[in-house]
Amino acid sequence: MEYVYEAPVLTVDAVIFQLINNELNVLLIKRNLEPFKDTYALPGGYNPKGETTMKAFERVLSTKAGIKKDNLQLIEQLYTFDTVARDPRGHAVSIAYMGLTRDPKIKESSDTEDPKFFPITKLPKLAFDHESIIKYAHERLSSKITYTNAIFALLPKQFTLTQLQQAYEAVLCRELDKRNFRKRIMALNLLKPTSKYFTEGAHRPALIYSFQKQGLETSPQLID
Amino acid sequence: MEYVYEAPVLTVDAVIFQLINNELNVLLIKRNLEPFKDTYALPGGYNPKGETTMKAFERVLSTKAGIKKDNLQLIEQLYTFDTVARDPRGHAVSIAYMGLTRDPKIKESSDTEDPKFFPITKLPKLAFDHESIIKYAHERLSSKITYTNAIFALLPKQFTLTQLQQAYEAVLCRELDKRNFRKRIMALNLLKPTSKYFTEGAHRPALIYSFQKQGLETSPQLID
DNA sequence: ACAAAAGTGTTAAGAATACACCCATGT
DNA sequence: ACATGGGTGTATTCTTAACACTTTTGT
Repeated sequence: MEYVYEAPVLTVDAVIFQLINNELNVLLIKRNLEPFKDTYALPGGYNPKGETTMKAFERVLSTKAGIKKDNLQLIEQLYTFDTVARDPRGHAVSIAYMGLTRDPKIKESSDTEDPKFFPITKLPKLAFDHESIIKYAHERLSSKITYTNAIFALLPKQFTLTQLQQAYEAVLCRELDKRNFRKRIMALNLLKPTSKYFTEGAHRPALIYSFQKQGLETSPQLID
Repeated sequence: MEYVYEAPVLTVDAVIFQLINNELNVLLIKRNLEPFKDTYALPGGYNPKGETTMKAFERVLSTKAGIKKDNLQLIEQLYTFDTVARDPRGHAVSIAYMGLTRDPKIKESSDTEDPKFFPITKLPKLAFDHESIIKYAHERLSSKITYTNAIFALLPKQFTLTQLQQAYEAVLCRELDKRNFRKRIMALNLLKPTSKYFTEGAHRPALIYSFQKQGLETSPQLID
């Protein structure tokens, strides 16, 4: 085994989700380099020696999209893809991470590449296999919110039950029964009611809740 | 971004499971190099440029443990770990794969490092973070067999319902009710009965079954 | 005849689903 | 007073879990 070892190119790709107008959106940039120049793609970049994959993810996200890691409430590694013909230098390996945010400040900088959020139902044509990576991330997220409180990462710290339900519906892409949803979510004891109400429009104000804990918790079968 | 790019060392680690005497076993080798010389570890090795991670996994498994990929009925990528202080050359990234086998021929060769199967309940002290990687793999496998037919990869092509149940029990590390198990498994239509019986010992012979399909299938909630 | 594993149904409890009206507010 | 979304309970169906005896064979 002790020949001269040369490692493949290592990259990271970022799938950043956010809720906008009760729709799940994903962050894309427009590539300014070949291949796939001017095509939309997930933010991604090289992972050099000495930098952990997580740090590379954070750096790439910051430089390419102007989003800092403090704006991500949850980060999860998804999968590692062998990418052929991605990099002009040949075979490359790419680690995909998913990040959830509730309201990122996209800071323009010299190095950003026109970062924008797109509803997952209306994606433009994408570079590489990024469409399938997004699909994979979406499935992971859908399943994750059914057995954890991961949805907290997409919501403000305080929210009404209707907002919570809409967040679930946006991720799962289907409607949920209001009474059954509330019954279940309350039975899990993940939420705590505040004493505040959210008044908006000509109707009864909604009680505001927050999560008991901010971190990720696993609970027995939230939604099925 | 166009500084001189140098990639981290990339390695693959293999978690190979097999059933022996109704116990789930995992393949380990004894390391013949520092660090952790003479300590048991998962088979692993370098992934050079130009080789896909899957190919590297197959090659490493073959050279370090003498197991060929044809002996693996199912392969699944698990997770990618940043490994600090693993490689004398510094920061390394390691991709863990899981492989399931029903009866591997471990072929001794000059390069193998004393490969042996150990029951997961009786593991020796392990190098690096390999104990947690095995735990992760075990959890993935446990969950996988509850919503797919992945268990086929650990069983011979033909088997009795008792053998099937024992395989589930070995992976899940808990006992299952015979009548409920059979009811459920039969309801899924994954199995087809042969017309043969397995006679062994002084008792009623058991009908032999096989899976309808050899490949991986997802089915709605097999076991809970 | 006996020992040993194969095979087989029913009942009770719990979970999921479907569903409709009153409440509090702004205009 | 009316329009709007907030908030609540029950009945039914389906799923899961618990449980014991008969069958077939070898010795």
